[in-house]
Amino acid sequence: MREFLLGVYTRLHHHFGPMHWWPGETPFEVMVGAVLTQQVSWSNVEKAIENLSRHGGLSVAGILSLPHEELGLLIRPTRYYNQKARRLKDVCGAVREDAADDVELFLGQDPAALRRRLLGIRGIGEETADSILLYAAGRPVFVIDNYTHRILQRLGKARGHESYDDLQALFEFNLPREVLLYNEYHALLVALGHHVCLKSRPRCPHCPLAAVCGYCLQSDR
DNA sequence: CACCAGGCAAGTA
DNA sequence: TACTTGCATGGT
Repeated sequence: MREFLLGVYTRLHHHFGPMHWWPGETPFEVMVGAVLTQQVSWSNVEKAIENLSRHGGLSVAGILSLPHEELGLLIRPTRYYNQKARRLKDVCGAVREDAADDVELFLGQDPAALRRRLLGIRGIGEETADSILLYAAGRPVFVIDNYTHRILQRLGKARGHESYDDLQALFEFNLPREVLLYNEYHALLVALGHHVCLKSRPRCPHCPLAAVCGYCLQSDR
């Protein structure tokens, strides 16, 4: 399994090259993006972040001082904007409570404690928490998402009933515990999820990545 | 027009 | 535990 996972990574990296994730400027922006990108394409998140930056909304104090209505308007492109407005405020509230608005201090706490803290916030699930741990706090935590699960199924390494923890353990147990590797690997799996032929199924002969995935990913969700 | 995007929580049986 | 539903925009 160890060689298999490394082999998939090697082929993906050769095809796509470095992904340069996370596409955010500061750790705080990464945290905001992690919440906003839930079930939304990144292009929509970019619009929201641009709106936030033009209205002083890219800081803990900024978001906390924006009225809910106005914050919702700024992040409207990211869908579910009412829920997400509250989620952003709750995350910022945690940073204020734990670290007096100091994002670096907040992210610098013990990774296990930070993960528990984040999971305690409504709207922050495992993937969002781990994205923040890996891409904002720089901790070696493998991020699992829907694509990861579907791709593993196509590759015959999962059946569909596995839990988040099962899949995370599969990667973390079989790969060296390196932030850069985890960073690239998750980004590449997302890129594969986006690029693999989404039309014919279940097998797609035109897929340029057939050597990696072998199948089209469309037939289940 | 249909379909989908880097989830999550609350409700039901 | 496992399955449903609400949330509710913009690109192709």
